[in-house]
Amino acid sequence: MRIGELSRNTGVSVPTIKYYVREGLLPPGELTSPNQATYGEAHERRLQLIRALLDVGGMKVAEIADVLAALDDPERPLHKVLGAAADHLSNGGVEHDDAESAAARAVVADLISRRGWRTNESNPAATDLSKALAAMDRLGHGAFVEVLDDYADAAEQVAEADLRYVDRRVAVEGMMEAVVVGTVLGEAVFNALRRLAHVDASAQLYGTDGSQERKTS
Amino acid sequence: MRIGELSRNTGVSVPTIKYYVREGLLPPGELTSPNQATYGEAHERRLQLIRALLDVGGMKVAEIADVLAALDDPERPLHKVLGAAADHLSNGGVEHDDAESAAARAVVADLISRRGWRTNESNPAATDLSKALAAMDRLGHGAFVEVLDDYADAAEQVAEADLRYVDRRVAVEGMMEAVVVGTVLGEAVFNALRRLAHVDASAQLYGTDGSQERKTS
DNA sequence: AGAAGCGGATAGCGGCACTATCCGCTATCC
DNA sequence: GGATAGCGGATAGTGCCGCTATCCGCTTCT
Repeated sequence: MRIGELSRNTGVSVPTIKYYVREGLLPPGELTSPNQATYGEAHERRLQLIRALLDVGGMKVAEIADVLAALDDPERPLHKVLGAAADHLSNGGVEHDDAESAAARAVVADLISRRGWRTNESNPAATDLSKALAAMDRLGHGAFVEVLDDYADAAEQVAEADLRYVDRRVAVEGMMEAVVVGTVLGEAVFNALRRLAHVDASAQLYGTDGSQERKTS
Repeated sequence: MRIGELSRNTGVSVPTIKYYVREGLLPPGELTSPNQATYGEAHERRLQLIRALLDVGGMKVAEIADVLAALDDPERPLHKVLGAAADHLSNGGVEHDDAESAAARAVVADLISRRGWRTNESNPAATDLSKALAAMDRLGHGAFVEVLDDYADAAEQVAEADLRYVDRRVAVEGMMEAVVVGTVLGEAVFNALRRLAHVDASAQLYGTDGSQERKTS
């Protein structure tokens, strides 16, 4: 397959494919002459993965490059790949160091120990959680912590479902990718489901119909 | 309070505050002379809200402007504000029209009717969900639908917790904001919890410790 | 032979969230 | 009452990001 066909099959423009190759997201095609190359099914799949992580998962190109490098490295242990993927879902940014942040960190530490989670507070997810809770506290929504355990229950269920799914595909060669896809796209799936459930729950409570008027911008 | 103090109190630079005013995120200060103005606590709170939606919620400035305009409009009914906020968590983009997308839409429609959710398929969240499932299908993870109901169960629980939280603060004037904050920041909270739970669940399964080595980029 | 397509390289674009600079004015300190 | 710091308002510029446009000389198809 040549680049034009690859482009047609995936809906990704030729210059964009070239760009992905330059950025190391996609391996170059196999050269048949000094300036001709062919691409295989692996390239097609890889392109689909890139577009999914980009469009659905909202990851950045550079982050995707990291994760794919980890995926391609056969020496990389599973939990490192997971770490690479999860890290990139983190929103980065800098943490305040005010009273609310300190309180939020304490809440998170308590939550982790209370639930017996085998992780520690240096986990980027824990930092993100602290930041979110601190922001809520600053906004006068400190009481949100009262529903944290409901959230954590649901999170555990989802995590178990994820693991069950990954574990089901015993083929080891696909497992790494399944973890990445499950983590990143699973997040998008859950967020969409949550918003759907919100509409229903609020309809139940406030008696509106669930239809969404589109804004006339 | 003058703009410098507002800046110091919130950690947002003076030019950035001016920028937010220009973009309509923040109302201008009250003029005491033709070119002097003072800001109150409302401005401080509003700035915190802006930063939270921006940094933690990952929203864009223009989207925040929309949501805040909806919040400020006393005529705007609750569910419209919710719609405005939820819409902006949508990833936008264009939907393919291939076999996987059609199948995904069918799965979503089925899910909605099976769970009796009072919403319809034109809801942007439903579109997002279809897109995510279609992407998974294209990647050979069509079997992910098998855990969709586990996800939906958890999503319902979270949505109920959200509603319970919002409903608890009977004060109507804060309710709108509570909905927005709960929807947007709640998403960040849940995603972080899910990643924490992942680490624990995979530790349980694969016997690694849960510590996260930081990448040495 | 001619046209279309290719690989590779470099430069440019549009969107976004700021940031820098300048202006004339004002509040404040001494 | 004069210096100085800060102010409101406006305009232009910056850095990053994900592409996109253009050009080159070469190959493949017809």
